[in-house]
Amino acid sequence: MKKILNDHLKQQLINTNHFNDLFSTDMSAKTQLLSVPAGGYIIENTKRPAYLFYLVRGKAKLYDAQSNGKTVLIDFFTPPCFMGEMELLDPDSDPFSMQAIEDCLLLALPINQYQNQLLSDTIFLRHICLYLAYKEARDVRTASKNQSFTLNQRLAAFILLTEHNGTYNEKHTQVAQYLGVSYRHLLYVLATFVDQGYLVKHGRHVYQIANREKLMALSSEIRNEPE
Amino acid sequence: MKKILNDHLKQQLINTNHFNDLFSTDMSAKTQLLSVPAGGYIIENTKRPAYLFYLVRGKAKLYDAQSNGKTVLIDFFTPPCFMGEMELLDPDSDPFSMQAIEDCLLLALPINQYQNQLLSDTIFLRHICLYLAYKEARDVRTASKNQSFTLNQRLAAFILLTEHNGTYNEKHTQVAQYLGVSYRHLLYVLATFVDQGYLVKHGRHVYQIANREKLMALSSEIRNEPE
DNA sequence: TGGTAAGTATGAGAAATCTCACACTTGGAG
DNA sequence: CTCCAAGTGTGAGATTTCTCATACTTACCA
Repeated sequence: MKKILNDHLKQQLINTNHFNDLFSTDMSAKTQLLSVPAGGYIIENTKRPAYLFYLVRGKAKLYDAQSNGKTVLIDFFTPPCFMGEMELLDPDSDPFSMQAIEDCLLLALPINQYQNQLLSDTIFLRHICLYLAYKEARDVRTASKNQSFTLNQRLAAFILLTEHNGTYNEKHTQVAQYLGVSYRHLLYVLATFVDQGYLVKHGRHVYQIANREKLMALSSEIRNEPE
Repeated sequence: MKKILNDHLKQQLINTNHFNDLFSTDMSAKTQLLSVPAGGYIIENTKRPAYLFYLVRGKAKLYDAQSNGKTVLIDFFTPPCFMGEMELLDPDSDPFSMQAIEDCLLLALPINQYQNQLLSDTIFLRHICLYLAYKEARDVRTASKNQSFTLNQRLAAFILLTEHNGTYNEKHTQVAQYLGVSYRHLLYVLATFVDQGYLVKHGRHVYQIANREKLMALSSEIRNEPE
């Protein structure tokens, strides 16, 4: 996690993402611009984050650290979205891990300095409420819909979601769990993708996207609202 | 939807559900106690609800009314939980339907009178935020887990969730959609439940629970956290 | 009063997915 | 250096679920 000291870029990102509309007062001066490289941690396991984040560029994934030491994929985040709002709202909530998939740019507000101010800012609280309410509504609808798609389609969407520079590189065991299918079947479908030339395997872990159009076609039905 | 003029009961429900803790001022006098019979509508399609509800007894289900006239099952609610908070937060949000599965008791605050007050009450807003954040976290985890269960298990859980006085009586078409399986397969599994004596069919639409223990055993793995 | 749409119902074959069994690789921990 | 856990990889048969075809019933509308 690196601080970017480029006020022009910071101000530009604040403007294009209407960041100041989220608060009752201008928070520009108090906001830092942070960058996290692909693979880096935005929020580390068991460590309470020091900031409230607003993701403005990049992709990230959320893990849950189970008590038995295993980590489970929970969710994915794309801009614009809050991160760490749970920690801000409930200091007793269990911590989790947020890892960058691509290089991420984040607008960040130091929690310990501004927590009281934020929790007393009705404009901010209303925005968080709306954000959470819409996220919830979207997720519930998506979850129910997703069940009706075949692994072919969901995996295609998943690869496009987690891909970075044309490279897919997630742990099969975790993905199988996240997508709710057996490890065996995930490998099987992945193999058919290679067979059909959608992916090319490089070594043991890395897959290169070879036919993005086809993957998009497979996953397209998932996103679209048919009626 | 009937107003219950029983101040003693109202006060008791307010106390046991810590309703007043949700606000910065005592809302008891402004709160109404409403009841909706099983099958009745708490929020009707296309009609903006007049209240912010807090469900304290009963069960309810949420529908989405599609533009093509179809209705789709979205989610289920059990006490204690808010209802209509989306409408309170965003007057432009699309309306939906909330229908009682069992007789429901609701603490209700008239929106048009208290909207401004509620949206300026940071205690209330923080509670809504926490409620939404935890609901979201729970739903995302559950959704991912659910995929790995067989329809046997999910249907057993679903029947117990939507059952009313030992009677299961949901539309197969909607349930199939909600559970993400084909109509054919739902009917097939339902038939095996009857075969095995878990359910008894009464007429064309109604199923009676005949072996609740077995259904609970089937669904038990869904709720429990194994680790 | 007839027609049409939606819901219910069932059969049979096909496809998707799972379970189990086994083998190999890799990265730490001791 | 060795062992062990976790991850990867593959085969084969079993189970779950889907698709399609086909009927019958019910409610409602013209």
